[in-house]
Amino acid sequence: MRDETLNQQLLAWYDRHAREMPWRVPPAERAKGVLPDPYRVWLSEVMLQQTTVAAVKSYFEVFTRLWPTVSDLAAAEDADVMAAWAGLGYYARARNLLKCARAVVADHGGQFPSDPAGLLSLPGIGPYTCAAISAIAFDAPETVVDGNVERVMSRLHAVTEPLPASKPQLTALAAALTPAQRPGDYAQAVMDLGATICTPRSPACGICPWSAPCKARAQGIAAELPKKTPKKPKPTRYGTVYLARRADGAWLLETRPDKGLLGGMLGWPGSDWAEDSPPSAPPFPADWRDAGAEVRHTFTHFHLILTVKLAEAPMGTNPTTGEWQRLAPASLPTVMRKAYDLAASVLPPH
DNA sequence: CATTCGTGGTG
DNA sequence: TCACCAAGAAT
Repeated sequence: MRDETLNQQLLAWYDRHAREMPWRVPPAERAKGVLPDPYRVWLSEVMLQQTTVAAVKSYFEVFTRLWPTVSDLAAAEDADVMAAWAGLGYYARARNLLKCARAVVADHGGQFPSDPAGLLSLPGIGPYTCAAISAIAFDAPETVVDGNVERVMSRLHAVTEPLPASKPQLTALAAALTPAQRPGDYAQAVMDLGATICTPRSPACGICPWSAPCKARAQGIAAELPKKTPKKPKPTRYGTVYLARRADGAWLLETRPDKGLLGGMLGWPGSDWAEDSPPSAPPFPADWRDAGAEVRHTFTHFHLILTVKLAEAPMGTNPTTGEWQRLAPASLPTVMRKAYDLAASVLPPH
């Protein structure tokens, strides 16, 4: 079957089954020449990196309400943006989001560049996000290659070589299918197909618009693709956090360094996290007591078990690290919020 | 090319 | 319970 027939079949399917999203312009509107605001496309695409649509929606609403334009975002305080991102994960995205917004204002007059090279040079914009903005916001014939596209292409063409080694081949196959007309709709169509029909575990081949030409389906191996190289097992690390509440209700918090895990986010003072429970000293002398339970949390590449120590501090207490501040628990990354929830359930109400 | 970097849903 | 997975980028 010709590539032109394949992508037209997918576009016809998308015209009837496109998912509605807050950042998306539906195909009927795009047919009239309406394109989405590049700022909203960029913001949604960065949020969607390795993150589900369901998780992103509420964050997108908050961000666009607080910062309706890229200039608004560029002028925001770092701490406010990091707090708004809290809970979404991969916090380097939020740091790069601010860097990118400020670069767009400083170097591009507050308008996102429309050329791929210009987009690719911006912080936090890699090959996928560059192609997505180009195709969706500017209707340029760029090819998006995300996890959905890798899965769809590996099945359509029965590519059995495991990822990531097969990525160049899958990219070439995807590029060959990208149409000159409606590339933005097409990019979103492939991803919708992967998200709703050509799913990882049990693909709905019976209702797939590409069922007939799909080689993996013909061979009965669709659900087994794409093959992936096995992952390393996750070690378990241990650590201790110190949660102190002052008499006025303030908590002792520190802003973590920009580099590394949870970079730039609020956190509790404590030990490093290592496989052999590292020793640590509390941030001030007090009657530290155990919270009575541990916090368990799993990151991308290790499990964490945290010991939680609690203290109530009088006014005037001088810690060796961190600073006393009023706390909005929602501004904490999830692992830190788990420790807070435990403390709040143990300490007497303030 | 391999590693680092979060979180919540799911089977 | 737990590994897998989601619209990846930076190093």
